[in-house]
Amino acid sequence: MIIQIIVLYLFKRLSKYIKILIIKKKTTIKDIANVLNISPAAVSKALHNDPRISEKTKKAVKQVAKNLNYQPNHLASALRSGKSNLVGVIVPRTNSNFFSSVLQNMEEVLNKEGYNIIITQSSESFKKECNNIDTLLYTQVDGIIASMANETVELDHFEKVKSKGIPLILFDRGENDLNVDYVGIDDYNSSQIIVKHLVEQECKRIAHIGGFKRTRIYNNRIKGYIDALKAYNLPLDKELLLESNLTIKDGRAKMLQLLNLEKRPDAVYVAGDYAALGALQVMKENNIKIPDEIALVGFGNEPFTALVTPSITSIEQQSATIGKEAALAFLRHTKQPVLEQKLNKKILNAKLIVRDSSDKQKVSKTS
Amino acid sequence: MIIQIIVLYLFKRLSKYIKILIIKKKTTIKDIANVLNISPAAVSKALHNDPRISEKTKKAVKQVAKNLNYQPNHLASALRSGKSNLVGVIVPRTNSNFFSSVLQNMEEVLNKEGYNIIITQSSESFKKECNNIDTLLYTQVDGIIASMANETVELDHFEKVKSKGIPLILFDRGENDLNVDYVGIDDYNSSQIIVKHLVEQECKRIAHIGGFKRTRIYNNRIKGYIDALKAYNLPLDKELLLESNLTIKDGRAKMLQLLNLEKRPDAVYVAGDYAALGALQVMKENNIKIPDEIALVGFGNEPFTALVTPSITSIEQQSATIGKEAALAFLRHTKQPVLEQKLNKKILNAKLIVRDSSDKQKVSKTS
DNA sequence: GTTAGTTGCTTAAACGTTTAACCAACTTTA
DNA sequence: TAAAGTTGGTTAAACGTTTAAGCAACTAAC
Repeated sequence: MIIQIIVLYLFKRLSKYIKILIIKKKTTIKDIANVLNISPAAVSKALHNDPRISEKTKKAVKQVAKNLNYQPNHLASALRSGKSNLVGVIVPRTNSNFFSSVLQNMEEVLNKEGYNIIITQSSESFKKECNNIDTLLYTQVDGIIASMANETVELDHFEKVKSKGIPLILFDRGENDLNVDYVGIDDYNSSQIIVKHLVEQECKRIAHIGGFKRTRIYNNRIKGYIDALKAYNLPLDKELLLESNLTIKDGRAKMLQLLNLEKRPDAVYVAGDYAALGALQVMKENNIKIPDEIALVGFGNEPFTALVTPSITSIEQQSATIGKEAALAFLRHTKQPVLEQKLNKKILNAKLIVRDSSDKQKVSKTS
Repeated sequence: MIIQIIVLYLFKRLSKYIKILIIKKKTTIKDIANVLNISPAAVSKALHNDPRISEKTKKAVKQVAKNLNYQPNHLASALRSGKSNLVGVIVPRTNSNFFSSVLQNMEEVLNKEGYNIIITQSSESFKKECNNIDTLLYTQVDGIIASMANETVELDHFEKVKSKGIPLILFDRGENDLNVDYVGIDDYNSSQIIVKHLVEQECKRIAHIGGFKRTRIYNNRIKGYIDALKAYNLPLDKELLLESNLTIKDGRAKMLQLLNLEKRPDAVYVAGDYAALGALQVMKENNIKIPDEIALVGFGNEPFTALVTPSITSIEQQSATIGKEAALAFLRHTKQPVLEQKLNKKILNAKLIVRDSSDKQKVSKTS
């Protein structure tokens, strides 16, 4: 028993040294310096191609670094220099084609400039979004690029980022009250394009299953819808404008609600593809002819919109451009002195991808 | 001109101080110490609830920290303590429901233990995977949890992680040669379940559109398919076993190939849902009755499998469990001394979700 | 009334870099 | 030939923590 305790104790005391024996101790700048008999500072400079170091020394340093399998310690350099070369990104979720594509393009641009990205997901939860921000600040990121959770209304956590002087860029889901850079598509105009398209398909009663009014993008889509109706002299029927959380399930519920109306719509514009899919299912279950009886348009151009039958007309959100532009917006901040910074809101034009669910000509032609 | 230069120079020299004036300087442990007239060390201990600090001091420290809006500097603490509390995750892509769900569950478990995760995507590219590893090592993560890119055959970059003594856990896409912890489903057995199901549906010529043979999971699925055929005394027809990259496009191509055979199969088991969807499209375009003429089974249980018509039978991969178990595997490494570590391969049972594309009873009943 | 133990701190070094300031030795320039 | 400039480094401090070791003051034990 006592022996056991002693052994355990010894093990604990010695484990540090045991580890060192087993695991190759990480090589530092100092090790390289020792090998070459120069100062660590010279090594640091050599690795950063400082002009005050001779080519000969630089070559030697780099060779030794390679031989010793040297890996710079990011923590140390970031601590000292005050730059972590890390950009934090907050997305509501990753399992959407839109965000996934935004992330990929963002990463590409930032990697080229030596930045790496840390992705966190808020899962559409306000609380998680706050946590994410804390995590990122704690990790000392050089900037934060975010798309707000649906739940988010209060903005204190974003203000906190701003007040620390850390560049903040919003994309897709932004907020006008927050005075920061923003990249997104023109939601208002997208609605107008959709309504125009539906009018051209000779639809007269166009319904809109919209998102939450308090979220800017959905609000803009609603406004665009209303104004477009006016522009085409179509009456705005209150029972044709519904608010939804835009899940498949709620899309089904809201579509059922529309089908139960005395005067059914002859077109439905849904502010999200998943909800549009739900609506599509309900219409098929009720043997509604799409698009002749009711035309359907979604939003987001998720891949499945092209895959279901009938394929769903939808709005392409320019994910690639948004990702790149958001990254560039961040880079601008790093390159300009703080004082000269001016705000930059970039609004891109969306593109309507017309598919079977709203293309009466094509359907009548092919069938 | 000269004045301009002078002004610019002055601005450059002074910008540091200007910044300090504009941006609230970050409060450090030292600031708190100054306020309370105690040492920084005492503050650090108070914040970590060290028993050698009085409750009174602790309370005071925490109050001041709050007032000054203190945010601990992760870089400094990680550098000093040698622990970054960061776990790096590498996924082939994020826009799949499987990986997205794995990530979410992984994050949940790790957050509870004070770890945060950094997500990187390899986009199925070997080169990017290597870069990702470098980035993560550079960021000094405490561990790496990865799912290998399809392209990956060489394993040096993973060996590098191991040799640094950093815990490495693989999930879903693993490799037997690499002696590390692994979590995944039983691919071999999944194939057997699928073949059994198809045999029960009275299929006699079961084709398999498989993934790349060199990737372990796909190889296991192929083996399971072959062995299951034997078990049911079905002949193995070489022209019914195809190798694919499992994209929608290739799914279409391979299905066409199968349809052009003299003796068509009466069932197709596709090793990935996207390719299965491609196959489904081709079958519908050729007016094949599903499942009566040809039954279809996919793999992965992507959400769209339930949404298309007919809905596609598929294998549920237990993403939630895989995410949690991978996280737990990492945590075990951190809690046990290096020497006691034993390898841990966790193979989970998959579940077949039977849907219309292979359920002959149901279809004949309902139609 | 000495010894031992506990409480509640302080001191100082360390983690691995970066960087401002300095310096010796050599080269130009006038 | 003295002053000025260039080259190729070195020295030492700093970034914000953590932590081992130390120490004063008080308490308990014999």
